[in-house]
Amino acid sequence: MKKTAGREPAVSKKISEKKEQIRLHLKQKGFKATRQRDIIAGEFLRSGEHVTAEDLYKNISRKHDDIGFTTVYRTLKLLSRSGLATERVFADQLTRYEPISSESHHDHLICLKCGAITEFENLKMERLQEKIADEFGFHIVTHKMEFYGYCRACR
Amino acid sequence: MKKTAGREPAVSKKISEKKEQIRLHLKQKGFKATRQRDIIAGEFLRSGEHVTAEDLYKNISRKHDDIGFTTVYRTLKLLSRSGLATERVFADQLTRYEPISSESHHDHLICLKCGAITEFENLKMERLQEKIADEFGFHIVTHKMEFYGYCRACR
DNA sequence: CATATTATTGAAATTGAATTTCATTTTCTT
DNA sequence: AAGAAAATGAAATTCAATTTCAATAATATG
Repeated sequence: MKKTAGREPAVSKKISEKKEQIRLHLKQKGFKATRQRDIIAGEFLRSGEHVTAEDLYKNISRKHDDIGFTTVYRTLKLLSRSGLATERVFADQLTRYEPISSESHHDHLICLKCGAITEFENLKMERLQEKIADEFGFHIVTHKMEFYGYCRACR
Repeated sequence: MKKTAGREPAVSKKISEKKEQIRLHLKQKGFKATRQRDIIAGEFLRSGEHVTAEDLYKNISRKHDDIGFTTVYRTLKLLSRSGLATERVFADQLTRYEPISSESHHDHLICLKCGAITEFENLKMERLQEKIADEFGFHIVTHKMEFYGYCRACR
């Protein structure tokens, strides 16, 4: 699952850039820059997407046993409230977090066997959604669309 | 919100029919027919859709203070497991139940202001979903689609 | 640069919905 | 009507999410 431990300049650069971005964003909003938030933000960006607070806490506490669950949890909440992360809840009822990217809203394919979460976006779908909502005089603010089933590997 | 208290022969008939249907279904599956299950099933069918176990319990306990929350909860679970009801979880994280109708799967429009839940189904949407899933080699078992926003009355 | 102010931290406590336990009661079978 | 099996309901438990609070750390200010 994990890549080899060699250098990954492009990826690392991206992460440190994003990390800096987060730091600035938070600063700007009047929050304090702390060692913990730095580590948590970094690890969050590095982690696969769709991590739970618990997941992230476990990852982090391996290297940093002085960072508590509460702080990880609160930092994820903080990032979410600040518009830098998104909370999502799938069928297992756990709250998962995902860094906000510049990309537009996306939806999810969730494998019932291996649990893999694949993202997709589809313009036609967006248009159709708007059209349907219009028919009901409904103004969509956000939506949730998830497909549960079996991925290519598992079916 | 509530209709006048007059006779509603058509609706009542439907409910007692469905109630009988449920009773038979359960019987057939080897469950026992009890006074409580009768009352709960009847009230469940009568209740607006998308009730929580708590909602239903409150309704029922007004008239039947000997029926406990646990039994309401277990009956809803039982109906769900038996394919006579569906569980759904929306953004508020509460589990809601809905009687199964013969109609096909439907999706939901949820008003962020008044909380109204409107159902819809759309064939084009279903087809598009299949098409998208196919592109990923994904086999859809079930899906979830919810629009959050403002209904005609609230916007 | 010392210190006051204010936010953050982390352990532990709390919450609240969901679920389970268990002694008692009810239903169904024979 | 008696026994076996299932259902009931109050209370207990679970578990993720959230809050509390005393201690600590970061920033602002003199």
